[in-house]
This record gives sequence, structure tokens and C-alpha cells, in this order.
Amino acid sequence: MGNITIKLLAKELNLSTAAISKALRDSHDISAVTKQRVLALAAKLDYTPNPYAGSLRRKKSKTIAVVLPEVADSFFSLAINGIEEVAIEKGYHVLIYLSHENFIREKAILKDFQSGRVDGVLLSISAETNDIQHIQDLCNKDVPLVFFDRVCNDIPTAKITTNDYESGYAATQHLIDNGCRNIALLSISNSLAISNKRMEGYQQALKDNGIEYDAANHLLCSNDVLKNNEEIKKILLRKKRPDGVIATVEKLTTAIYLVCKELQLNIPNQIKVISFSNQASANILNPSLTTITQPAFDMGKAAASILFKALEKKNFILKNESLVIPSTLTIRESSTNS
Amino acid sequence: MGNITIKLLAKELNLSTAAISKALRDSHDISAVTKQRVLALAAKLDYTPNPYAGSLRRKKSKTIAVVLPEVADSFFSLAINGIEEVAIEKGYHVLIYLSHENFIREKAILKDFQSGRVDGVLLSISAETNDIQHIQDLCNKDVPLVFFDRVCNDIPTAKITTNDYESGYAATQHLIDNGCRNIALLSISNSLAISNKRMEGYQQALKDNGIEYDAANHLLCSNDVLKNNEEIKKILLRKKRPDGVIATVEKLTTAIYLVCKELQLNIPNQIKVISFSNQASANILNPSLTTITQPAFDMGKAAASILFKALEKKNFILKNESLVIPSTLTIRESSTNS
DNA sequence: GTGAAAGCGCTAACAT
DNA sequence: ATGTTAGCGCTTTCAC
Repeated sequence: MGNITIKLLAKELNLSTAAISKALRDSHDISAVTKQRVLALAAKLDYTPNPYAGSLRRKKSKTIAVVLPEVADSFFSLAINGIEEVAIEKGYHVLIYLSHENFIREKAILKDFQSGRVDGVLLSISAETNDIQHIQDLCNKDVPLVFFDRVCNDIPTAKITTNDYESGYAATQHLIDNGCRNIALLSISNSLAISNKRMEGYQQALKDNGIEYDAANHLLCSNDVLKNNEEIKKILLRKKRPDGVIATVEKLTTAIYLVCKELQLNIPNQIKVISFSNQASANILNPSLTTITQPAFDMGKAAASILFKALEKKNFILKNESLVIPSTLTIRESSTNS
Repeated sequence: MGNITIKLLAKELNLSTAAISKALRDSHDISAVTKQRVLALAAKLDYTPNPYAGSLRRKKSKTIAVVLPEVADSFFSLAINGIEEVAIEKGYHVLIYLSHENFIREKAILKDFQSGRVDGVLLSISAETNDIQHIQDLCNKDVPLVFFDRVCNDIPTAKITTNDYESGYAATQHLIDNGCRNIALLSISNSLAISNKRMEGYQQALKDNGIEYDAANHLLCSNDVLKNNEEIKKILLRKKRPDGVIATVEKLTTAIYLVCKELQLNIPNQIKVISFSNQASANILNPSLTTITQPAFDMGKAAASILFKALEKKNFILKNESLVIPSTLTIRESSTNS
């Protein structure tokens, strides 16, 4: 660790450490001359303040944590970009933690934040998270927390989401408009709010169009790629085979396309597909993929901005408010009649 | 920040802070009974040690930094997963910094690491980085550094790369084997070692097949998507139009596919395409994409492992060694005759 | 305008 | 086996 300290500068210049500290922070009660001398020496010796000494003294770390379920996913990658952009601007550092959709790990991660390691937390909960005690505990320690995307409604704090219900509805309506009557929905959880809302939008659209909801059309996917493929295949081999599929999460797209290829089902003629996805490649898939695109970057940016607003004013309490940034439906070949 | 400290535990149990500290760290010179009492109270009061106090005292932060050019890219996303996996296992924290391919920002980021904020650094340099003084400076402060993917050969430390030369060669040879004689190469830098090596492999393959290298076939792409599209279009509109294209970086794939569509060039009949890419969707593109796939996850994991080896033993010096993990060529429709 | 002193929470010598 | 003491590097009253 760095060896050149404020004490050393002080000795060198025959000043007190207090004077140095103040000069470096451009305090008003240090003369311009002294400031110059200090700054000059600091520059010359390449002085770098020890962040942990400051953190200890001031009780703030200038660091935030971002807890994500995973990162091999365009949505979270893009969100990180948004978050980091704001953090850099504010002079903060970003610790990244991955829960890997694992509740135990998420608990351990949040527990660590009770130590004062970070000034605030951006959280997108894991698919396994039902119990929210660990999040409550964090809030009870007054660590500012902002949810994004995968929020937890029972915790009263700021939440950035996209319009999941409307998106689920729009996706379903779009397929119906294109002739589908038997639409499968692939989701990753039946406890996550995002999953439920998309599901509700789906069900409402069915209802509004006089189509009965069939539970057999709902597939709960796991982290096990092979198993998912099998399950999707099973659904597509049913005698009452779906004529449309909605993937509520990006990574299931590949599975659907591959299973269709294997079963020699033509997209979109025999089955129409729409995915919640941020993949840049949607446009060049075979066939090109109709998507619900979430504003990932903007959601990350918004979440970070709200958190920093809380961090900057003292005694700023995060309200139980919800910012909804809409997703966009981009219609391509996979869902339309050729 | 947390208010329950060792001092408080000490008072509560009529012990010294030293005893508490030792008991918590399971030191040998504390009696089993006392340990129990301490642990019990700590658990009861939900004591969480202040990491910065420890860092200040011990002069180590239990944190590493990962500096990446960007993260909206499958390669770096996957690498983060590999890194994080090892870090968690070792009880370390991971600070993520994005240079956004910007030299100035990279310099500022590395500068901060001279403060003792992190115990070690994993670095993949920006495309703009020519001057390496900032990296030298970091090394001179004895901050352990491991490069991965985008390495800097002039800095004597551990480097994890993939076989870029061979991959460039293999990609080129593959296209030649499939009838191409006029192959364009799209790269992102002419200073990065990865770019140069891929380029050298390309040139050597041409040479070995008696094809003359044409500088007009080499396109240096930028961060500007629109401009790249224009440049690619220009190349594909040349009278001596290429019959093959190698994208040395994932994000250029979309551009190539879209330009070909716009120009009504059939892939692979009129032009063959191969990309360096980790996209899961390569398989379901139209047509499916032949790729050179880099071992992103394993490279991240290997880089982190080597760094932690250095961090764990004291006085362990990172040698100027190179670990090369090979990429794999996956042949699909975009490069083969139908 | 500058300095002395206390202390953030923890650990590590060195007592006892 | 436990306590005392000093100090990591910095900031912040409060004197002068």
C-alpha cells in the first residue's frame, strides 16, 4: 500500500497534518501560498490519499454495490453500463456481486453490506428469493437501497421497472393479432414480480380476446439449459401444439429456435415467436426476432441517479416510489405472417 | 455505518478489545469458554466488522479491481462471471471499472489504484492505449497486475490470452478452403496485440496460400456504429468486392449481416462470413454464423486464479508468464458452400 | 491562518 | 489466557 502520507508532507513542509489535510481539500482557512506549496509537493511526490483512512474517519466509503442475478445477459450488461456512467461522474466506485439466482448467496452478499462497506445498494433480486428478511435487515441498518427490474414490492423504497404488465399484454395481443390462439408462455419464476406481471398481462390479453387460459401453456424454466430444452420440446410436441410462444427472458430464445429447428417447425408459419430481449442480434436471426426490448441502460442509469440523490443530501430518505420506463415492441419476421 | 463495534462487545463482556478481536479470529490464545461467550454475543448483537478499519490496519483491502473496455459484449460479460466465481471463493470483493475504450479514463482509473484501494488488478486495455506509462506507474507501486485478453507485452507480468495468431490463421484458412480469394478483415485497433496477432495470422494464411495481401481489405473500425456501417458498405461495394469477411470482434457481426442484407448480398453464396464471437445466438442467425469462440469464462477464471495466487503468498512476484487458452472454430452455414 | 489532539474501528506487539 | 498500548492515515473540533 502507498507509503507517502499526509504526515510525510507535513514534516517536509513544516506544517501540521491538519493544515495539509485542509489545503488538499481546498479549505477556506488556509492561505493561498500554503495551498500552493502543499499542492506542489503533493504533485511532486505523487501523493495519493488512502481511501480507507478517509472512509473510516468519515464513515462513508464512496462505493456502491450492484447485486445482479447474473451478467451473461444483455439486459444486465447494459444496465451495468448505465450504472457505471453515473457512478464515475459522481466519483463513486462500483462493487459488482452476482447472486447466480441463488438465495443463499444473495443473503450472504447483503449481509456483508451491513458492515458499512458500501454507501448504497442497487439490487435486482434472484429468481429464488421469496423470503425478504435479509433485505429488511439491510434497510433497518439504514443502507439506502434502490431496486431495479427485479423489484420487491414489500420493501418501501425506490424502484425502477419497466412496464411488465403492458409488455406481457402487448406481446400476447400482437401474437393474437397475427392469428395465434394457443400461446405458450415461458417464464423463470412464479414469485418474481416481473414474471407475475408479464403473466398477468398475458392472461388479460387472452381474456380480452375470448381465449381461455390453459395452464399447460405455462412453462416455468430453470437454470438448467438442457432441461429447459426438453421441456420446451415437450410443449411443442403436445397434440394441441402452441401456435405462438412468448419468451419472457432473453436466454430462452436460443432454446426455442433450436427446438423448432429440430422439430422442423417453421417460424413464423407454424409457430410464432416473440422474446423479451435486448440482444443486438435480434435483427439478424433466422428469422429475425420480434422483441420486447427493455430500456436496460436507462434503467441502470435511473436507478443509480436516484441512489446518488439520496447519498448526496444528508437525511434524504428514499421514498416508496416507482419509476416505470416503458419497453418497446419491435415487430420483425418471427411473429408475422409471410 | 454500523455502530456496534469490538469496543462495545468488550465493555459488555468485561474483556479487552484485543481479546474480542482474537476470539473473533479464532486465535489460539483465547480460551474456548471466552470464545463462546464472544461469539454468542457477537451473533446476538449481529456484529459486523468494519472492513475499512481492518483494511487500514492491515494494509490490505481484500478487494480486486477489474478494468474492462466495455461490458455490453459477451466476452467481457462471461469473463466477469469467471472472475467473480474465484473472487467469492477467496472472500474477495470485485470493483468493476469500464474504460469505454478511452485512454484518459483508463489512466484515471489506474491512478486511483495507487492509493491502496485494491490489492490487485485484472486489466484488459483499451483500444486507444499506446502509451503505457500509467501501467508502469502502477507496477512500480507494487500493485499485482494480471492482464487478460487485451494484454500489453511490454509489461512483465502474468498474461492470459487466447491463441489469436492461430485463430486469425484458422479463420482465414477456413475461408480460403471454402473458395474465398479476396478476404476482408475488420479489426478495432492497429496497436492492440490481439488485433495485430489476428492480423498476422490472416496475412500468413494468405501468404501460405499464394494470395497477395491487399491493404484495401483491412478495415479499422471505430466505436461509431453508423460510421462502421458506412465503411463496411464501402468495402462491399468495391469493384473488387470481397468474397469473405472476418470480423475480429463480436459487435461487428450485426453490421456485416445488415449491410449484406441491404446490398442484397447472399451469405454464404456471394460472401462468406466468420466472426470472433461468444454470442449464444450464433447458431440461430440467418444464416447461422461460423465463429471463433474465445474461452471467455475460463480466461477470466484463470486470470483471477493467478492473481490470487500472488495475493495469498506474501512476496509472491508475478512472473512474466503467458497462459494461452485456445479458441475454437465452430463451422456453421455463413462460411460454407450450400 | 495554523496547530494540537482526539478518534474512526481494528490489529499486533508486548506486557502481565 | 488476557490486557495494555500504540498506531494504520485521515478529518475535525477547538485552541491559539
